[in-house]
Amino acid sequence: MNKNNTRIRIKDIALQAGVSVGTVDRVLHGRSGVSESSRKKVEAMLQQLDYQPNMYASALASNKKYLFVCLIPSHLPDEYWDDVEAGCTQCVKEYSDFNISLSIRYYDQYEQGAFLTASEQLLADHPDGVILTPVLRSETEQIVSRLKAQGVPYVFIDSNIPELEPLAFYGQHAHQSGYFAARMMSLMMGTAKELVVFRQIYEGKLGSNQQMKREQGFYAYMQEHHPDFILRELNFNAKEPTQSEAAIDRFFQEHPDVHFGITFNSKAYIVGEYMLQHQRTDFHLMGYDLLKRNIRCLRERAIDFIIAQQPTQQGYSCVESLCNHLILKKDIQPCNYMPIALLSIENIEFYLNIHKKEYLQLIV
Amino acid sequence: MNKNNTRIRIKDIALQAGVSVGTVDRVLHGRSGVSESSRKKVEAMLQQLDYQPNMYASALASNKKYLFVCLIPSHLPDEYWDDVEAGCTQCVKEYSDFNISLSIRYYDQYEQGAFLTASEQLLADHPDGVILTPVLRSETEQIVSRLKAQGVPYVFIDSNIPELEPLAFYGQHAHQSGYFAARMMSLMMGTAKELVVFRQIYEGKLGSNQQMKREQGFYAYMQEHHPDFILRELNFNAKEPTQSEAAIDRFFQEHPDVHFGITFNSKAYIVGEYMLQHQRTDFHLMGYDLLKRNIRCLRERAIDFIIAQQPTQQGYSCVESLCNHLILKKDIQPCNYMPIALLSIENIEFYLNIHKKEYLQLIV
DNA sequence: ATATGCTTCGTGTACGTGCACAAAGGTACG
DNA sequence: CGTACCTTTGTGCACGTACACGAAGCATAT
Repeated sequence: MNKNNTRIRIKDIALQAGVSVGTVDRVLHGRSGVSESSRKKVEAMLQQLDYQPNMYASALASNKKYLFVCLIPSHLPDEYWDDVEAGCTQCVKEYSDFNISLSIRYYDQYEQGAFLTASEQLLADHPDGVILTPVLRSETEQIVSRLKAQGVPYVFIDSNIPELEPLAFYGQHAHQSGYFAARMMSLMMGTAKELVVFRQIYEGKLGSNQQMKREQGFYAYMQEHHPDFILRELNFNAKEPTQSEAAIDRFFQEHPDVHFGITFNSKAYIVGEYMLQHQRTDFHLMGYDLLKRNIRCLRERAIDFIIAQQPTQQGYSCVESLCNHLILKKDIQPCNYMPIALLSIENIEFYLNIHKKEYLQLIV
Repeated sequence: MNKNNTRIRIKDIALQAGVSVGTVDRVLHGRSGVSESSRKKVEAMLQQLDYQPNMYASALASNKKYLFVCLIPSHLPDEYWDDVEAGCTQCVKEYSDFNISLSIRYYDQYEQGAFLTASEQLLADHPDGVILTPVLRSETEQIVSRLKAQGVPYVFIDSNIPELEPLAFYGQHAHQSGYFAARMMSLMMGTAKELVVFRQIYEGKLGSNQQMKREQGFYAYMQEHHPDFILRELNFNAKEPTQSEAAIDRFFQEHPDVHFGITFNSKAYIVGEYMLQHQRTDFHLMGYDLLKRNIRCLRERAIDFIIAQQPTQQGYSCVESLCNHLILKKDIQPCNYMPIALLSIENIEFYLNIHKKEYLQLIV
């Protein structure tokens, strides 16, 4: 905007610099065929008039199509990745005037090599931008190096490997969220000193990196502030969900005085639903992620607090950052931690309101 | 998008319907001069091919300028309204390619009639969209009726009067946030049963509607869950901030056993800074809003929890909703409650990250 | 002097939509 | 049958930018 409240156009620059719009265009895009004297005149004018290109006109004129590919673990409905996906597709819809499209590729996160196979297919799509989760370091490194060679920007979602220099990262600071969870847990515990950590064990593995980091953050806080607390552990067999009830039964027979627990994965509902079924209201539970079953438990007071990591927002931001980078040429913040949101029955409606409109139950 | 992955244009509709683009254009804009038979053919094609106009091309072609006016209380730097303003201007910047501009008008919220005077000036600007806070019912009604008569959309920020039918409302559910605060307070209190509510009294008035609603929500929760609690009150004279310290001194002389307190306005730092100065670490405090002085208190552990209401986000959303309505012709959600975010020293950095980049202290 | 090659630059058309204007067709009236 | 007038329709230019094409200018070679 200049003093007349009208926007500076290429034409204005050309006029003031005494050249044609074509020359200004060449300077703007760093193309060859401009004399040193013209280039200097144009650059001076661009600076002086603070030219800001109209990106919408630009996108219209260039008439280029962009294909983004998102590579995420295959999942069932009402799981974490479902929300990530929803956020991505919503953003694509909102930016559809820019001729962008999104192809989502899935891989079995428990199958050796599935990630690499899916990556190959991804590369074959010749995408203009990529969204993926860097789960395994070496495998991610392989695909990232090829994307980098082709100049294709890639965004990391959920977890980050900064050394691989993604265009951007969107996810939660897992360690700190566990640390925060511990503070809330200790507040909730009052004078109690014993709690249980519920875990899902899959083929001897303790779950994703994110989950492990949360747990570490939790333990760190407890060690710093409450070294006298007794932290028990109950490991579920993730492959045999039907055995969970028996495992919980056994645990409480052994430890009847434990009234507080937390899960660092999104399956708090397993414990919550157990409590509902057994009509126990004396057990206080925390967990992660706004799955429908978790929300139900929260509403029925079988879960006290849920820590949300805004998966929908993450997905949306990932696609948006690719648009901003490729089309609107904006600068992108490389590291974007999501808020560590604490949800209880008292404030949850105002979080669902944002991205899950269908859930909204207005509190009047 | 059709099956060829190319977007349906007006030209495509015209071709398929056997008419010219001018006729399609007339149908799209509901203008006169179209025969019944043509209209039907075109409408059928629009439906069949699911035509979605390219709003960026549309905005480019119409070449219209939009003026938005925002009417908010005059304020000092580092106050709540400062963030609202920042959100508005940020959004204007991001949508600047649409030829929008924003004029912010201020009024003295403590001066009788100042709101109406400012409203008159606002109307004289002939704005295309308006953002304001409906503080006083009757005064707001006056200006809103004139805006409505002129067909100028208006958005309410911070608080809402649904009967006045704004295009949209962005703000927090004040009662529920107080209710939520009470739950957190009672968790924090453990076995204690006594707390103090700090207030700012200005010429006999207890502060804004929002503040009163928060307090009501707080009391409601306490009555439901902890009717045995003793809630004391300490009223500051808002006009004489220098007397605050003496007032706090007096209060604690009278009530040495009170270790918990809350403010429903944004001035928790008054109490927090008192505690820092007197090196008291045995008092636990809650408050509202991410003012710099509150953030400092939180970081130095003089405030335990702050409830944020995302003023920057509110301002941003207000401007965005006007753009979406006027320019992009999108449907607008009329009632938008902001998340009731609970911030502590453990998670605050990830909230500042979003809108107050300058604060960011990365936790690694 | 003409031809060739290179650099530098301006012009024209396109993107998808909005809108003004003109053209075409129809009806009514003298 | 011609004119006037209205309704309906098509055409063309504009918005700001991208890019292809060709023109102009100059130096060197023939």
